[in-house]
Formats: sequence, C-alpha cells, structure tokens
Amino acid sequence: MAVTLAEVAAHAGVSPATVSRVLNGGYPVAGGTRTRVERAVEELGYVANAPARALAAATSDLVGVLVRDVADGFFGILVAALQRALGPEAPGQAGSGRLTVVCATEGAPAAELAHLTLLEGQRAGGVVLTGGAVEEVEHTVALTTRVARLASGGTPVVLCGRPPLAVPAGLPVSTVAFDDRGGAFRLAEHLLTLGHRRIAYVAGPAGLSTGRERLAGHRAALARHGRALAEDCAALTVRTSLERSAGYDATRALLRRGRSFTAVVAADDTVATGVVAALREQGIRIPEDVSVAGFDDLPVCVDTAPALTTVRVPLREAGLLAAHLVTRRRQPPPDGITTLPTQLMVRGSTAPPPTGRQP
Amino acid sequence: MAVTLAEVAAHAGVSPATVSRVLNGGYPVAGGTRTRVERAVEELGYVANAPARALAAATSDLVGVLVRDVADGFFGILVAALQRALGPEAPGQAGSGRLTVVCATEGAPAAELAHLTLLEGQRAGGVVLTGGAVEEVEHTVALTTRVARLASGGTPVVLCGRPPLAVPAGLPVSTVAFDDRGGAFRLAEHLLTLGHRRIAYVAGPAGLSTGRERLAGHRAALARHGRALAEDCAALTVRTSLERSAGYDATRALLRRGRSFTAVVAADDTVATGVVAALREQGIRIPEDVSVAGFDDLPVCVDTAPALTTVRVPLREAGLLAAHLVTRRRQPPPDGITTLPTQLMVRGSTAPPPTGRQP
DNA sequence: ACAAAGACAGAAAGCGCTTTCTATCGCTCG
DNA sequence: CGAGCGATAGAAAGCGCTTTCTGTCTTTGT
Repeated sequence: MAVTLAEVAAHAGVSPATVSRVLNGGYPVAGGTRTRVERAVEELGYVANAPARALAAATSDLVGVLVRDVADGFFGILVAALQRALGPEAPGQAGSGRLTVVCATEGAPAAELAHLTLLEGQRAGGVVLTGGAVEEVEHTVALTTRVARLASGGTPVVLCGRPPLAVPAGLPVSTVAFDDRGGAFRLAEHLLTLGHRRIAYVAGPAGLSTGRERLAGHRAALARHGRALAEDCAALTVRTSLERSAGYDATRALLRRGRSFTAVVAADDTVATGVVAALREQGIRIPEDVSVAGFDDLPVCVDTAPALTTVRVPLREAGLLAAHLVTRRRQPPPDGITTLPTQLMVRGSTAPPPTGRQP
Repeated sequence: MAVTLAEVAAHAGVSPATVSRVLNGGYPVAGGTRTRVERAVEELGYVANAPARALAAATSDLVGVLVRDVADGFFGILVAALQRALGPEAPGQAGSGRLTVVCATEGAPAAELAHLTLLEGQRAGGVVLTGGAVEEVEHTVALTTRVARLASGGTPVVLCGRPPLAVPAGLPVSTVAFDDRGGAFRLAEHLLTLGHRRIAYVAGPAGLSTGRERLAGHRAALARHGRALAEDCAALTVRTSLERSAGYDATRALLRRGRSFTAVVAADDTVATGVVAALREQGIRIPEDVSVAGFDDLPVCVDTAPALTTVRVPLREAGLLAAHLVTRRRQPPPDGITTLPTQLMVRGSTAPPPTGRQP
C-alpha cells in the first residue's frame, strides 16, 4: 500500500541501503546521490515505516510517560513541558520526531507494571515515571526489577517527582526529585509564624512517597515548635485519596468532629480546592476563620478567592529536564539525582488565626 | 537480549506459528498445547516485540490523539476519558493493551500535519483529532488529504469536537461534535433574559471552528432580540488566543476603552478566568457590576468565587465515544456524525446588570 | 467400514528496514 | 608507478512476528 524504501531506491536509481543511509545519516553519501534520493522521497511522499525501523534498529522513537491522571493539572503541565522539550531537537540536530506515549495508572501499582511491560514490548526509546510512588515493598521490588530490565536493555528511565530506585549501578536510570519536604516545612513554618497551633492536615493516601515527604516536612516544622504540637498533628491528620472530593469529604468529616483547627493544609492543590469548598459551604471564612494551603501551585491557585497559599513545584523545569535526560541530551549528575527546589507562595488564603476564644 | 517467540516455542516444544496462534487467538489450538505454551510464556517472562508484530500485521496497537495542549483541562479530561475507555476491552474480550500517543499541536496547523505523518509512519491503529479545527482552506485541504490517506489505509479516524471533513465516502472517518452553537445561544439568551444588552465577547483566535460556532450561536441569540444588538456585538468582540492571559489582557484593553458592557462572555473557561482576574483587579464586582460567563464547564468553574456560569461540554462522554469509534467497538451513525448536547450551567457569576445609569 | 471433513500443527515466505561485509574507484604516498 | 587507503555504493543477512499453504490425524456421515 504505502511507499516503501525499496520503491524510493528504485525511483532514485540507488540501492535500498543508500536510501536508508541518506535518511539516517552517519554514513558518507555523495552529494549528488543524496539529492537524488531526497527528491525521490519528496516525489513519492515516502513515510518510513516506524515499526520496521524499530524492529531492525531494536529501539523505537517512542517515549513512554507514566502518570496518575492526565486530567490532573500536575501531570498535565509536566507532560506538556516534557513534550515540548521532546519535539524540536537540540540545535544542530534535525528534528527527531519522537512521540510520547502517555499511560494513566490511576495510582494503581498493577497498572504501573502493566504499562511498563507494554512499553518494554514497544521497545520504547525512553520511559519517564512521574508523580509519587506507591511505597509498598512488594510493588517497589517488582518495579525495581522492571525498571532495571528496561534500563539494561538500553532504555533510559527517568523517575520524575518520586524517590530513586535501587537499580544496579551503571544503568541509565536517573531521578528528578522535588524538595517536597523542604516546601512543606516552610509552609508549616509560615503557618506557625502566623500564630496557628492547631493545623489540620488532609494527607493523600498512605504509602505515597510525596505524601510521606510532605507530611514529614510538616511534622518537622511542628516539632521544632514543641513536642505537643507534633502530637496534636497526628490527631488532625486525615488520610484521603487525591481528588477534589476527597478534600471536601475530609473537611466535612473534620468539621463534624468540631472545629478544632485554625488552618488546613492539603496534600495538593486539587484537594485544597475541595477543602475550600467544604469550608465555604459551612459559612466559614477564609482566611479570617480558617487558613487553607495547598501544594504544587497549579494554575487554579490564583483563581480561587482568596488565592491559595501553596508551595510551588517546578513542573515545567522538571518536564524539560526529564526530557533531556530521557533523550540523553543531558548527562545526569554522578549520583543520578537532581533535586529541584520548591518555593513557598504566600497568597490570600492564609492569615493569622482568629483572636479571642478558640475552641 | 529479550526472549523471543522462537525461544518460547522451543521451550514449549512447538513451532513458532503455534505460539503466535496461542497469543493471538483466532485459530484452533488444542487445550494441552495451549497450556504448554502459556506456561512457557510465563516461565520465560516473554514480552512480545510490538514493532515486529506491527510490521508483520501492518498495524500497531497505538492510538494517536492530537490535542492543542495537554495541560489545558479541556484536553486533559478528554484524553483521560479516552484512555480509560481504551484500556479494558469490551466484556468477553481479553485486554488489548492499546497505548495512547498524545501529540500536542499548540494550535499550529503544520504541527497537526507533522504529527499525522508520524502517526501514519507508526501505522497507528487509530487516530483521534480533538478540539477546534483551524479553518484555513489550505490547511483543511492538506488535512483532508492526510486523513483520507490514513483512513484508506484502514486506520479509523475520529474527529472529536471539530467539524467533519470532506473525505470520500466509505472511509472509516467519523465525527463526534458538540452543540457549541446551541450552547452559546442559550448562554446569550440567559444573559439577555437577565437584562444585559451590552455584552462583550472575548472570542478565541479567528479561524478556529469552535470559536466560529460559539460566536454564531451568540449572535443568533442577539439577533433575535433586535438588529442593533447584534451590531453592537461586533464592536464588543475581541479576538485573542486561548490562554488565561488572553482573557486578562483582552479585558484590560476593553476596560481601557471605557466600561461599555455589563457582561463578558469568554471563548472558554480558561479565558474566562483571565477575564475574572482582570475585572477583580480593577475592583469590579462579579456579578453585581459585570457578569462573566465561560464555556466548557471545566473543574475550575466551581472553584472561582463566584462560581462561573458556563456551558457544559460533555468531554467524558465524547472521550468514551471517540474511544469506541476508533477501536470500531461501536458503529458510527450512517452520516458518520454524532452531535453531543451541551448544557447551560447557571452559577453565581451572572446576574442582572446594575440598575441606574449605564455608561 | 471408507471417504470426506474437520481439527490441529509445522514449514516457510515475507513485512520494510538497518547494518555488516564486500566491492569499486580514484587518488595519494614513497 | 604500484601498493594502499578513503570515499561510496551494493548485496545480503537478518530483526521477531504473522500468515498462508501444506500436511497429518481424528472424527463423522452413510
């Protein structure tokens, strides 16, 4: 059906090998021959058969990206940045035409492994795993095995926004991490400085690396302000999923037990919007009555009223870096880990707690 | 390196052909043989080489999805729904393992064509083009040619959220459209009923099908309320891009010319958030001073204060349907076009215009 | 009981490309 | 002036899978 390499070769009066070389470079081809081939390609509207090429070359120009949910701003922005960086090649190089295969895991470890298998089958030219990792021994082991297998087959793997994996040294596996802990620490300090002492924490699911890090930073800040605080914290921490509705439900549950807090910190901005909705619905003013803070600094933060105090996670930078690492356009540091800084973004949703009697 | 079909065959003591048949079905294989092969696959951890398979079968299990911007909620939600529907196979069928290749066009016609070429090269098993189409004759012609070529090669193509293309009959090309015009009409009527007469319109880029449709619906409603209104409308219509900042900038520009309107309708919700920000920044109250409305009903609509009046576009339904069409799990209607209804969502951002002197 | 009809398994021919391995040819070197 | 080398181009061997095309064996029908 479609035009083949052989037809182009015939049309140009050269051998298939020569056409392949003109197309791929890395081998000397005389100017005249090259021109003739290029014209033939043009005239016939030749489009190379990627599967055939991948079969012969044992690697494709597909890059796999695993995300929890494409519709979530966090992943959407990350993927968008990654793609943009994947498209146009480094200056001097011709455009490569790498395609991005986006796989949604919905947070399920099994889906993560299954997609990795599919990508392995595709002989993906690179794989990026994004977002928090489910820290469950069994899964971590399985994942490490899979990643090591992929990497030992020559596929660069980048872990983006999650902790490094214990793969054998020398494999092309690198990590782009966020300083979640530091961000959460600074956020908690901000609240403490404002005078908050009873801070509710709507954490994500237990066993998610980002949640663990963020909570750890939060608790570290509380601990510095007194042992008692840190203990209270546990009682005010709620485990949830990572949807907006989770923030809403958790907040309602919290309120049902009496309003024993003056601030709520959410696992991420999406959850925070749910918190805000629940609070507002009860006529609780933000930040006069209760302060609210999120995490990630998604675009929605500046559209809520008041704008949401949060911690900025450099998603675009991470996507760009991950793209460069997965295409080997940039070398990872010796230990393979690059930690990107996070930044406290103070906005209108946090203020000193109400004065006077506190519940 | 990796385990091959031949190795599995040897391990199971059968021929490669038999293994292939066990894996793909559609050919009788005796129970015992099947079990033996399955065990061998299991024991060797065999993962089929997708490129080889695609080469031999002349089609891959990759589904291409063209979007303007993955980070935009509209596309994020659409892609998420599409993927979910692509994953688990119809009941009775085994999981197929289709992968989604997401291509960002950033609204550039050239990028659209380029990605289509890449997908053609991949021998994609299906392609979905989402979002408004750039209606420029030259591009439409080129696009139609490309789509026809793809479809005549047996690749199902689904146009989702954009107008049908004039491809030869009989090709597997179908369309899932939204009733943008109707939605915009009802939205404008809603504003007119509230008493608004001077309605600013922050349209998207000229030449985008969705923009055209929405504006047409808007104007149709105005026209029904008097010729003069429709004429004023033209003066209050601003062409912009589709970012949040576009809404912000356009609104500031509009305000600089004097506040000659009591309502602003935006091309979509993202733009609307920009409008809201610009308005609020000038101390203009929503909806007391000026009403604002968006389009799409993205999640952000309920998180703004006040919540945004908008038109709901059934993105999830569209994604699901597109997935079914592109996998041929569902037959398109005879004319190939399915139009999904839109729904006016009245929320807090629209109210009657301020009484008293109007500028 | 015998031919025709399945049911099942293997051999082998590609699918369209990449990549050695060879084969020329025209010069440069000594 | 002949050996030798770099620059080019072609032949051919796969890459790992699917899919006819054949070739057994069992089953059925009568």
